[in-house]
Amino acid sequence: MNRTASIKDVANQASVAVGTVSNVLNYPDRVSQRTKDRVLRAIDELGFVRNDAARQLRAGHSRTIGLIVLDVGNPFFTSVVRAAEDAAALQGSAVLLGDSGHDAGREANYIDLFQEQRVQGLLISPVGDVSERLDLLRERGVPTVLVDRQADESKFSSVAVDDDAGGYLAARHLLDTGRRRLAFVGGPTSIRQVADRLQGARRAVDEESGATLEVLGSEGQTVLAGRSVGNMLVERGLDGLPEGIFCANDLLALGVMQSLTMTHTVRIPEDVALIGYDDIDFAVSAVVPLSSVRQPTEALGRTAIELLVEEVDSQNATHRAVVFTPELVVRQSTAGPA
Amino acid sequence: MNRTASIKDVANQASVAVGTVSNVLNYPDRVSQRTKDRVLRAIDELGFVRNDAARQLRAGHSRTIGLIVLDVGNPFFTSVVRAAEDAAALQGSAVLLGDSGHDAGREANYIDLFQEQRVQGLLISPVGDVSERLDLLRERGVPTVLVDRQADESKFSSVAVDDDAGGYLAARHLLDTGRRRLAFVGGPTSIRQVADRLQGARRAVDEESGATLEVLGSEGQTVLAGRSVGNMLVERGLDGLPEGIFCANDLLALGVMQSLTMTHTVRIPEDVALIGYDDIDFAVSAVVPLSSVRQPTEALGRTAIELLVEEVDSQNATHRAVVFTPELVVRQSTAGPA
DNA sequence: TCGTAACAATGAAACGATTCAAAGATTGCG
DNA sequence: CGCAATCTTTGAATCGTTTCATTGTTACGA
Repeated sequence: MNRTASIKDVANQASVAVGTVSNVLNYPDRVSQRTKDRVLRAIDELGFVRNDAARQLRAGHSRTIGLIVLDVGNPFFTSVVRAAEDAAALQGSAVLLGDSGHDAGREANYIDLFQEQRVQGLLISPVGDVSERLDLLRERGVPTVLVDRQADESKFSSVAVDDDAGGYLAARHLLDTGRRRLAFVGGPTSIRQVADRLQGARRAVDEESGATLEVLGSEGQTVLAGRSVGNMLVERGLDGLPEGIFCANDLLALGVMQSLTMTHTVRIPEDVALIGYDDIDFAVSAVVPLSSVRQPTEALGRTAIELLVEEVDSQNATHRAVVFTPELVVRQSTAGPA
Repeated sequence: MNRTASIKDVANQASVAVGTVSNVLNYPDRVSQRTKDRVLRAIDELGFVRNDAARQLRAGHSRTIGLIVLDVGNPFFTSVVRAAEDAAALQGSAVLLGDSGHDAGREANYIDLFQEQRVQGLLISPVGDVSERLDLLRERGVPTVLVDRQADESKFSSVAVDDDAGGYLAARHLLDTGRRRLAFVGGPTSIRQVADRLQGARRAVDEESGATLEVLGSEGQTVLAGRSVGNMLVERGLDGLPEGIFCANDLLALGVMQSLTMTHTVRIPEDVALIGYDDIDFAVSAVVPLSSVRQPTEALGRTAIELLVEEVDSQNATHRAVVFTPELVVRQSTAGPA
């Protein structure tokens, strides 16, 4: 088992200096065609592959950006990740992905790991409050951008989506299509996104005289949680139902939809209008195509990278907080009453 | 902006030799308590973080394993990835993830990238045929394990699931519950998994006198593709329907289910039994809980890592091909006829 | 033919951690 | 007190690349 060839082996094989091989690799224009050919042939013969560790060591930093998300299973984050990867690739960096799973310990592990890797910077969707862990990063001078979380601009740059506005959009749409008695499904409200979306919805309802908003707590934002809320609603009978239901995310909405349609007594949207949040792929292909609120995930991921690059390039410590506005996607589940 | 502290800075601060600092980090027992305290304090004061690039350079290899999958969006792979990460973590390695998206070019990029990173080995679910790209890896001596693909044991180790057996299981179950006229939904058959599952199903049908198998091609394995197949079936009317439908994956099955149930004329499982493949999370929470064939994804991921570690440790070139058997998961969608 | 500019190639130094032979300190025992 | 055995600490060498000041070559106009 012969160890992998180094740049020195290539230099020997091609009878040139190591610096020349390096130039062939990094500044081909500086090298004459003749030598270049010889070197390239040697590289081929020896199956030489650059050692990235040595490059990094010399360069003092990697060509890597760390990204820590709360849950890779969540389509919202999957989409942000994809966009960030593409944006990073465009400017020659790769993304290292970490999944904290809402766990502060795992988050801390990834922060340490990424620091050892000397990432150029960090994108992070932090667990809980923006804490001392992050302040430490600031002190260390690790450029950091918060994702899906607004931050004090004096401390960090951030990209986020206005969940209050999203909640308002959803409720406003239900009101605009003539529904008055509304319900919000989601919980626990200790999750910021849930709280903000509810707050926005409440704002819209308060604007409209005669409109009411009932809050139906759920245990998490899953299809099953939605189903149990839906079953509870079915038991009320047709008269007890709200006219419009806004769910804190699409999974909940799909669950509610299943419960309601399974009985074949409640019709969507004729009896009840239903709207979700996130516009996941399954929303289009639900039994009744689901209206939703789309978050500009691609823009989020791309902008996060851009802000990070800004921080890396300019040393001055001015940060920017970018807030995106979500977008209403109307489908059959909230079509006007027949 | 003061650059990050190195082990030398720590040594100065603590008035010891660099070797001592290294020992504190790697062999704490070799160092006296007094010095250890001093060094640790210095590390803390300077905010020292190990430079992984330098470690790797010295060590000659990383503590990283490369994993290239065909599609991270696919729950099957997500699950394999998770299991592999856990197994790798247990023995002190991290997993670098690459998504080829069924594209040979991207696959090649990741292979190169991972070689530059000097990964300990590679787990790969290869695009198309096991090709010269992989032979090159063998020549270079990069330990490699194929995932979800059986391979010539003289060349590679591999872990796979027996898709033929899975197809057999599904069809056998439909037959066992009294269905005779069966249909297979999936395509194109150029995808090995699809072809194997179909072949297994055919085998079961051939065993049973009087049973028939109709093949309904689909364009891909998505919910929408399933919906269009479903719509086509609905148009045939109740009498024209098969008694049991086996879909090449759960997404297809969910699409078919939606088309059939939307009309409220076809009942599942009374009129038609429906079974999918993969047992994704959505299968449980479908309108009618979906029977499926579960693949032992955790075992796949874990075993892949184990085989890789075997290859890394023992230099001898004996490979192993492990094939797992899938498992039937019966739910309401194939309950016995009323 | 000479001088000089432009171009090519050279190779030692540096990056930061780990290793290991060797030196130094400490302990216990006769 | 002297010696050996054990425990600590030292620091130079090493990994593979990139950088850059320096040297060597070539080409061209005067």
